[in-house]
Amino acid sequence: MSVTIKDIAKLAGVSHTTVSRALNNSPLIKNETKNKIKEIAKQLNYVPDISAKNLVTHRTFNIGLFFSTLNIETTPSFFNQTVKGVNSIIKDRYNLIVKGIDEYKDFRLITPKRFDGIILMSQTEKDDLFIYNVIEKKIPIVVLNREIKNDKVISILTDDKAASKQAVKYLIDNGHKDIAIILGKEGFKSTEKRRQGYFEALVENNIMINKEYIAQGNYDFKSGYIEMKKLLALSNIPTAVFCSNDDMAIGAMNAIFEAGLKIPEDISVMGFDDNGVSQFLIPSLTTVNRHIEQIGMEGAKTILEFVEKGNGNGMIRYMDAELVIRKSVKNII
Amino acid sequence: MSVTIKDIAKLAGVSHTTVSRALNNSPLIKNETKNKIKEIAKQLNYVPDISAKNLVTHRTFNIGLFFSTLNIETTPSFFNQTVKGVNSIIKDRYNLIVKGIDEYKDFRLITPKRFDGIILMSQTEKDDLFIYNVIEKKIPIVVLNREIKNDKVISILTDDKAASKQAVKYLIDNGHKDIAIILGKEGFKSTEKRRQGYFEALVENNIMINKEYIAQGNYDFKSGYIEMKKLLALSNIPTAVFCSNDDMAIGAMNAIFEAGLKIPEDISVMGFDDNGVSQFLIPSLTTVNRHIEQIGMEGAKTILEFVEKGNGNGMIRYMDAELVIRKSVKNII
DNA sequence: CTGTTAGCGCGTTCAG
DNA sequence: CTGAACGCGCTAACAG
Repeated sequence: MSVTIKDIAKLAGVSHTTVSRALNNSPLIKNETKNKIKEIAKQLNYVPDISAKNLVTHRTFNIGLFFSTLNIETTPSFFNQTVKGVNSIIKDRYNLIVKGIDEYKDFRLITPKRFDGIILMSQTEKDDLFIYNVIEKKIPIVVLNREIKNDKVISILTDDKAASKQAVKYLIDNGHKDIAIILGKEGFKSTEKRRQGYFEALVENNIMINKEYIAQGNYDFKSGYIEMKKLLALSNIPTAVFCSNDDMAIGAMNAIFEAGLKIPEDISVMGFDDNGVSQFLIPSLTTVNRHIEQIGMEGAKTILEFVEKGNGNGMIRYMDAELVIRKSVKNII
Repeated sequence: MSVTIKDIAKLAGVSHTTVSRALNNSPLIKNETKNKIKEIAKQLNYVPDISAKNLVTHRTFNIGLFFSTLNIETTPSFFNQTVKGVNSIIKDRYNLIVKGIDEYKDFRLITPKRFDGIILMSQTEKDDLFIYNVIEKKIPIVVLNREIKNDKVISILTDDKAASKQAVKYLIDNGHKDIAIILGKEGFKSTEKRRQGYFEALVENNIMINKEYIAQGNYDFKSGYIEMKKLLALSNIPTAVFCSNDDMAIGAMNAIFEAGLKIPEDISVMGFDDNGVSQFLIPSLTTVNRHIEQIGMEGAKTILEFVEKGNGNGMIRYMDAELVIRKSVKNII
C-alpha cells in the first residue's frame, strides 16, 4: 500500500493530525516540526490520497473543459489551441477533463462533487441549457467565445467587430473599394459582429455599400465556394473578398481558381480565424488570428482564481485579435 | 447538501448497506426492494459521491489520455481525432483527462489512485521513461502509435510498412517509375517502416532503386520544401514524389510551384497521414489516412476492458490504413 | 435476503 | 503548539 499520513506520523513521532497540518502549511505548527515532517514525506515519496482528501474538503481537483461538440464542427486547430492554452496554465495542479457536451445524455453527472470548475468553449446557443445547469449547481464557470450575460458567469471572447473592421480596413488601405463579404451562419452572433465590422470600415472610409457584394454563407467550406461563384458571376466583380472565416475563404479560393483567375493578382482574399491550414495554402491566406490559445490561457487563469479565491462576479472580457498579413491580398494602389 | 444513500435508506425503511447493494445491483437483494430503492434514488436525483466511492473501491473513473506533448509537434488534426475517438467510447462513464507528458515535472502524481488506466499516444522514444513508470505503478496502459514490446502493455498502431507500400504501389500503377521519397525524421521507427514499404513496392515491381531519389527529411514542412528543391535540381527529375507525411508533402508542393511546375501535370505528389489540411490544398493531396480516430476508439475499448476485466496481456495490434485518392497524382500511362 | 459494524485516508472540531 | 476523537459517503466483512 502507498504511504499515508499515519506512516509519516509514526516516523516523526507525532499524531497524524500534526502531519496533516504540517503538510497543509497550517500556521499552527512550529516551523521545526513542519520541516521535519515535510522532509520525511518527501523521502517516503508521499502522495496524498486525492479521494480521501476530496471526501472531506469537497474539492476534486478536476477542471472540466467542455466543447459544444467534439465533432466536425469544431475545427481541429481551434480545439487543439484551446486545450493547449488551458493545460499550459493548469499544468499538473488539476486534472483537465475534456468533453463534448453532446457526450452527456443528461447533466446529472455534472456536479460540484465532480468538477471544481468548468470552462466552456461555447459555439452555439444550445449550450445555454448546459450553462444554466452549471450555474444552478453552483459550479464556477467561465465561458469562452460567447457572450453570456449573467452575474455568475465570466465570458472571454474576441472583439469580433473590431477585428473584422481592422481586416476590412486593411483591404481598403491596399486600395480596394469593391469589397465583397461572405457572411457566416445566419443568426450567429459572430456573423452579425463581423458584418458590423465590415460595414463600419466601409462607412468610415466613405465607401458605398453594395448589396450585391453581400453574400450569405454558413461558415463551411462549401458555402464559401458557392457564394464565391455567385460573386464571380456578377457583372462587376469585386477586387477583394472578406470571408467571415478561413474555411469559407478556402472554398472561395477554390472557386476563384476554377474560374481561371489568380489570387491575389486578379482578386484578393481575406480570411478570419487563422485556422492552421491557411498558412499552408498557396498563396498563403491573409487572415485574422483570434489567439485562441491565449483565450484558453485566460480562461484557465480566471477559473482557477474563481475556484481558489471565489472571485466570481460575472463579466465580459474582450481579447484583441491580430491581423496576419500573408500573400492573398494585393496592393492595387 | 446532496442526497446520500442514508437519505434513501430512511425513506425506504432499510439500512444504508441495502441501498448501496441495491444500487450496485448486488444479487443479494430481492428484486422488489431493489426496484423500490432505485425508484426512490431516481426521484431524489441521487448521484453517488465519487470521492467516497473511490476511497473504498480504489477506483477513480479517470482515464488519462497522454500525448508526448501538446506543442507544435502534435498536429491539430491528429490530436483532435485521437481525443474524439477515445471520448466517443469513454463517453460519460469515465472522465477523460487530457495531458501532455511534458506538463509533468515528475511522475509522482501519476498513481493508481488518480488514474484507473492510461492511454498514451506516443510520438517519441522519450516516452519510454513515462511508460515504465506507469508499468511500475501497475496502472493499466495502452500505447497508441508506437510498438512497445513489454508483456504489460498493449500497443495499437498502423502498419506503416504495408500502408506506404500500398501508396507507392498506387504511383507505380499509375505508370510512374521515377519515384522519389522524402524520408521522415532519422531514427524514428515510422521513418524506417515507411522507407521499407517504398523499397518493397519498387522491388516487387522490378524498379531499380535510385539513390538520388532518396531524400532525408525530418517530417516538418520546411524539410519537405528543402528536399524537394534538391530533387528538382537533379538532371533527371522524378515524375512522382512520395512524402513520408503530409506536412512535408505541402512543403514539397510549395517548392514545385515555385519552380514553375504544375501538380500533377509535371510531377505527382503523394502524402501520408491525411492531416486534415490535405483535402483543402489545390490540388487536393492524394495520401494515406491512418484512421487515427479509430485507433483512439480501439485504444479506449482496450483500456476499458483492461481496467474492468483485467485482460492485460501485452500485445501489438496493427490497424489498416487507407489510400485516399485525390488530385495530386496523375496517370501517365 | 438484510442489517450491524468497521474502516478507507484525510481534515477538523475541541480540549489541553 | 499538539493530540484525541469524530465524520465525510461509501463498500465490505460478518452476523443473523
